[in-house]
Amino acid sequence: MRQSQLFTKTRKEAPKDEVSKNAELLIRAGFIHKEMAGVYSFLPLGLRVLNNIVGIIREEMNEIGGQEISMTALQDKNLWQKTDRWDDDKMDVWFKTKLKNDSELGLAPTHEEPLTTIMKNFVASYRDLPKAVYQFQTKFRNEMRAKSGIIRGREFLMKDLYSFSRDQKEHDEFYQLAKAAYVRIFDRVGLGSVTYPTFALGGTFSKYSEEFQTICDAGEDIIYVDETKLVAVNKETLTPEVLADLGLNKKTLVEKKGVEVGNIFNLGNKFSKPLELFYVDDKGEKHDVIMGCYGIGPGRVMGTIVEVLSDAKGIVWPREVAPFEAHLIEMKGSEAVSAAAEKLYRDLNKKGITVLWDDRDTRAGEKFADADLIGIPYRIVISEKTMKENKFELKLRTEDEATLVDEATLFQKIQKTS
RNA sequence: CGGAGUGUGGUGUAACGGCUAACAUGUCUGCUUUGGGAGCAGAUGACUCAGGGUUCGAAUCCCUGCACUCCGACCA
Repeated sequence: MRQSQLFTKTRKEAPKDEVSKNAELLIRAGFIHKEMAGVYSFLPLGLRVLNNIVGIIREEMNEIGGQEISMTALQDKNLWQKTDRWDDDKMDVWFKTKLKNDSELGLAPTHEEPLTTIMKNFVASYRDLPKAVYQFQTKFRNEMRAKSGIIRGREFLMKDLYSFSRDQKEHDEFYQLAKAAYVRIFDRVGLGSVTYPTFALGGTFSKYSEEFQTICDAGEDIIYVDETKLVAVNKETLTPEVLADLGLNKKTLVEKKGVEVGNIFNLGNKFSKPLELFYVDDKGEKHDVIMGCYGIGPGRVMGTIVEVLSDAKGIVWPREVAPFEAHLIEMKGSEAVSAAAEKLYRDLNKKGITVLWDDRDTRAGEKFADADLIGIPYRIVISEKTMKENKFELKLRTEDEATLVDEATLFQKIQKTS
């Protein structure tokens, strides 16, 4: 798109009510807008990034057989009373509200109860299982304290997938599939090298749950990483027994701060039993469905990418999540420059490469500073100077030096590899 | 929820209890300039978070509320 048409602008100075790097940069670059503590709107550039992350997750969830749905935010009190999760003593993050007739409603902080209930309508026989169902949906959690910009909000998008299996063995198989999908997701969003599967408190139905923790100073969790085995243990569950159980040695573990970018829980029959989601096997016997849940917060992932990959000049987006793949900087000069910029813009678009075309009538310094702040991976400059040589200037956001290349080389370097 | 701090033009800051609340940036005009947030001139823009109190006089001191930030607790 033409940058002159973009309604957002960049800011030179960081907002005073944000300290976290992700919120500071994302606000300065015009990706997000803060409504209140822990509540952010996504502006055009920010929404493009969020949608890219969502797209990656969706592809990987579909790949393992996930079926996408969309559930409601408004929740029926009676449903949650069945699992004893309505009382504020039991679930302290509820936002509750009321109908005109005074009956209570809640804004969903998670969706095990409603989905389990939906599945009751369709699961009866062992022939109906296994199944995996997921959604991208806004969660509401009345956190005591919002912090770290978009990493810990009170209203946030979440991908939550739930698996429904006949027995533990079948569940375990799917679990491994889902875990592998998570590894691919974090690789694709550019966090793979700093993200570790991490053992954490398990809850009622398994010894451990598994988190995906990205090493990052903005992290809220303390984890202990084994850098050769590429696994970690959350501090909350670090005991001699656990270490022995996992075959880890305290001496080889390194303490780090981590952001929990994803998690996987074994739910067993925690929800299927009270909500009566069962099936009949081939011998006519009834069994509780074995469930698992698998969460990733796309907004939190976005914030974490900014925390981990940005530099002094601004954000550095990995290509797959970047709002645009190329930032075409047109140095305002003759009509010929504009015409050449427009031609390149069209040619790149034809090849399926998304381009932000800086056609604004501003000075070079401002364009470059904005380009660095916004963080699009490929920067292409076209000016009188480059045109004289019949070339384009290409610079990667991750590099300091630009190179002059001809058109064929430009397209070759910028084409999608996968 | 406990503790600490902060609320001043769109943004970032300044102002001893005392002139018409200052500066930078942004925005708008004009001129000039055109490869790393240029220069000059002019203009625009704030009931100093809200409500109360002290005082001859409050952005400034006190109280209450609200909001935001940080530390802690909490985080299926």
